[in-house]
Amino acid sequence: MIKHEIEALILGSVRAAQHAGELPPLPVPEAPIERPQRPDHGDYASSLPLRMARAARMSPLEIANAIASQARSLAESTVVAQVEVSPPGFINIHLSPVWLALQVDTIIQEGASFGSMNLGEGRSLQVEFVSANPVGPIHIGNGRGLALGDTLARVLSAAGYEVQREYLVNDAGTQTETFAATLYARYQQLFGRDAPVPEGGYPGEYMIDLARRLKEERGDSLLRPEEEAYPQEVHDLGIQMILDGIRADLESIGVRYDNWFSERSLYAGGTYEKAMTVLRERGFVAQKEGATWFVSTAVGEEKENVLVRSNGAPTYFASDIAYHYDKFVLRGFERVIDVSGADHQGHVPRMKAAASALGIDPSRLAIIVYQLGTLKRGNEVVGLGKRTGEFITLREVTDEVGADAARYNFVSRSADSHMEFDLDLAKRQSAENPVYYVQYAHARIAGILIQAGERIIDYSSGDVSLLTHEAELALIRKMLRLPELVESMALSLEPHALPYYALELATAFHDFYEKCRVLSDDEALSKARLKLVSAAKITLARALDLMGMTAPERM
RNA sequence: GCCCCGGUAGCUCAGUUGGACAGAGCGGCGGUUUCCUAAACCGUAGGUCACAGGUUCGAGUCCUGUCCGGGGCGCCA
Repeated sequence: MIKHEIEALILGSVRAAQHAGELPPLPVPEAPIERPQRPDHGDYASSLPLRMARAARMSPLEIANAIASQARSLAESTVVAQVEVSPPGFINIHLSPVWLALQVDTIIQEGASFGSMNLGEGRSLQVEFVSANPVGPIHIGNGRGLALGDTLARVLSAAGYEVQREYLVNDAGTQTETFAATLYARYQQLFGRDAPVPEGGYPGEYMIDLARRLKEERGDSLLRPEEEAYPQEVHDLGIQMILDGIRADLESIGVRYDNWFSERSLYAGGTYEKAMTVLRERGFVAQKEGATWFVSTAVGEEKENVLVRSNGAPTYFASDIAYHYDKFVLRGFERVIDVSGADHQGHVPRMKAAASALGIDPSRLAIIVYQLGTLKRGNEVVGLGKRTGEFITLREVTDEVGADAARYNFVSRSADSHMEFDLDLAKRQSAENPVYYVQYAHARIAGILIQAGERIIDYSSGDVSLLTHEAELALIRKMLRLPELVESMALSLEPHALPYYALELATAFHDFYEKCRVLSDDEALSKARLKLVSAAKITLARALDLMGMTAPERM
């Protein structure tokens, strides 16, 4: 990656200057290079001189000159065109236009793998996201987690990790019991019984639909005497129906999991007992007030938390500890990323503490918490988070604005932002939407390539060194940023830069398209530009694919 | 009361581990089409970066406090 080469060049130049006695032998600060905002500041810039000035007891300009002159002699002139010093002490590096043009061939050669790298070195990594309780359809709040988790998985996979997407099915907790009780109440109502929806149950309409389906499929066979609780079958069938619905919801936004993990299996398979035993043996468990507690002060947690309730039922926390024991110890993932909504925020520190208590380095566990925000439709504003009777389902959104627009909008906000998703806006704007702007660039390119195919132009021999127009070089520069972006997203676990990048790439293409005609009488130039355009197509398609979006051939 | 997150253009949001004149999309205003898709392009207006201090060569970015909003706070998940 060119960025790393320039980084190495700057660091090498600092070292050379130190060897030559032009700079004192001080440690070099982090982050040697950055991307300047203004194009006339070059492709890369370094502010090291400014940051080293104090310790070196030299003026920033002196330092900059020392480093720059070393860089000029170290740099390959075919790659770096110019190294200049700019007050008050920046070093600006301009890449050679010829080198830039040649990268078009490289991109075409890499094809669909352009942007991939081996940062992860094939290490196993799991992304678990959404894992909504199987008590209702996927709602809009989950949609954000879906887009975030799936994009993260795609980015990390591109960065060289062996990625698995997992959905934890909470089929063992209190909530599914409440769900089953609600379902059974609705079911009984269909047979004329006066069975109220239980306290804290699920008042949504969909529960009545589920009950109807239950009646259609099983008749009255699930009815029990008035005073009795629901039969296990109601619980299991209900969850099964919900899960089928969830799978279909996920399909509507193009998310597919590699593994569906049953919480119940933690108990049936003995994992839960094993994890608790480990905690106990390591001295993190105590009995108090009739319950079993996780004593976490030893691993830096301030509060203690209940593992097993006084009624003998394990808490979600205990279950999650067993679950992570399974992930790290039994299944051996080197890294695990959990994506969850801000309503789980309080769960983060104690889960980290629990990992430590299990002897797992907590840095192997990343928990990404996204803020919930609101959804706006007309004048109605709905919270994205709360479990309420009335909510907007993911399906409503994907039906209205489409999977691509939904994903683009979800991914384009940082996880920390309290996003406002304006449904009407997303629909109304659809023609002027950035989503279509980006996809249109891809379709435009496809159109050009189709015409080239009809004219039977073979551009494989095109000479990319003919690409010297400023708009051509700007487009190439933008394409070369993709690998850097994948790398930084894989490190920061923040994929929201992707939509912005796709937009900039599309802008660079549209600008080129206006200024440079691809298919013209100049045959050599046409071939060169066909190469450029097909490289741009590769890059755009990759950017879209990383977001799980389609790259249409025509619009 | 304590903890987490946010407050940047009319709206929705970026701002690359402190760097050069604070950006984008949408919306507003004004233009561009005999020519590979006008779902495009060009121009223009719009800012006390919530507020007050502090740290330093330099702060939207780091620290302290205040205000406003969202979320959470030992036997829900």
